[in-house]
Amino acid sequence: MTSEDSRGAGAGSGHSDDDHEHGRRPLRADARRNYDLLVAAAREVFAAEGEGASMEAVARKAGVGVGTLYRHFPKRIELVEAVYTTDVDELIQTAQEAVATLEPWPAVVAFLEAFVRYAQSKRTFLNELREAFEEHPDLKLASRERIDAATELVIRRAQDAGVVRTDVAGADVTQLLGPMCTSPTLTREQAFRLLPMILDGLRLPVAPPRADDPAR
Amino acid sequence: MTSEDSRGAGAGSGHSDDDHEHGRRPLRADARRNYDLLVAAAREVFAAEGEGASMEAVARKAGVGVGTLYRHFPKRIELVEAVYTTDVDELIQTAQEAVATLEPWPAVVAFLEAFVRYAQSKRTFLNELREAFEEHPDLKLASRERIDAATELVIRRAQDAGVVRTDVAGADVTQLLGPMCTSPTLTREQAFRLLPMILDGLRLPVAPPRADDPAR
DNA sequence: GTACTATACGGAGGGTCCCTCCGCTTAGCA
DNA sequence: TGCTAAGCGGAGGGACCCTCCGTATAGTAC
Repeated sequence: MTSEDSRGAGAGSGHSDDDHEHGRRPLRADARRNYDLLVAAAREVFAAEGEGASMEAVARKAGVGVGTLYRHFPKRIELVEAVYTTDVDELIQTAQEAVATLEPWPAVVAFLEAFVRYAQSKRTFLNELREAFEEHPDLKLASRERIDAATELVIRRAQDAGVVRTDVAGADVTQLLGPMCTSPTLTREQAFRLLPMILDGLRLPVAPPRADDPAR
Repeated sequence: MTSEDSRGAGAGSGHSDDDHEHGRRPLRADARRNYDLLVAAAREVFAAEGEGASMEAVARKAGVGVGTLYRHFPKRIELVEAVYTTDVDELIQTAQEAVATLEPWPAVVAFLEAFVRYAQSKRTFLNELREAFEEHPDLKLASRERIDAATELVIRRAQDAGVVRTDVAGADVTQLLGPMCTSPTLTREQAFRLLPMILDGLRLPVAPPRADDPAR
């Protein structure tokens, strides 16, 4: 299995290289360089041309051949994920901060608002994710799971505090908000008209038990 | 082919042919026949191959050349619309029946449930619509407008009756439900877990004005 | 410094799909 | 029976995706 790995204190300097290798031997220097060039190029090209930007365009921008691009990222979606990991990081951090600094319900509000803002500015990304799932319905994607986990964190806490209904999960909420925000015809105003409605649907009134409550 | 069939009293009978011509002269008989063949073929091919079915495949199935296909339907989305008009008809009829036979709020519930069921069985269709809007953001599509109108009919009535919040419109609701249902990762259960939540968010409690209501 | 080899590079090329263009066919009419 | 506008069809150009394999080189051993 070639995992002798041997020497090299090596390439490690400063680069969080474990996002690319799951324990296999370190990349050769030129490969490492091209990897970074490709991610940077992809970021620019996706931002500039959006959606349909071709793999050729990314390779050209990076100054490498398509072969090299495909060796590093056999599926288009892998390139996309590499481009957006840091953005996902930010979103997750938002969730953690909300949980750390706000009461359960305000944390939900703050996080979902952040999510909608995020989703709207990263439409390209979410769209690519959607297309990837369209092709491989049972795909497992790290970014997807990380986003779900962040939402779950916020929602679950609010459920435990009794302020959010318990018949939906965090993943359900992203499943609602994500596609909504990705719709090409959704306007910014529409999104922020719908969000309060969704929040209202999500919230469990801190209901003073009514006298006629059948459950009591 | 060989289905010469001769002219006979012929093709015209019972065909709502004005969906294809906006006042221009009637189609020649062969063109009319091919139009129908194409729609039928497209329906089958879309059902069988889903999403990505190629235009070539449709033409082949219909037994005509691609040139003929493109003359009748210059944009792919036009073919798609032609295939699904009758389905949209049914959805609209559902709305009308709901309005005619149910109280305002139950009508909303019934219609949105029907919508979700519809959207899930017609994922291909809604997806094609989405892609079309993706390319031509300011596209005007009859089916889209008809669906929005049907929703508006139901929602508006419930708003007038004071049982639905007035800060969202019918189009907002379809903008929420449509994309949600089209998501490749949404499960049937998830959809029906989310719907009650959305309904709750939509509904305006027949609230007895509270004493501490700041708006009063 | 030199030699060796696993690793990586790059782009030609095969496959698929979209859509257009234009010479040929035919329906409908007089 | 002939004429002509309307319609047909498929070859072919363009865009993209992805693979394959001959060539180049980083890293190592000596």
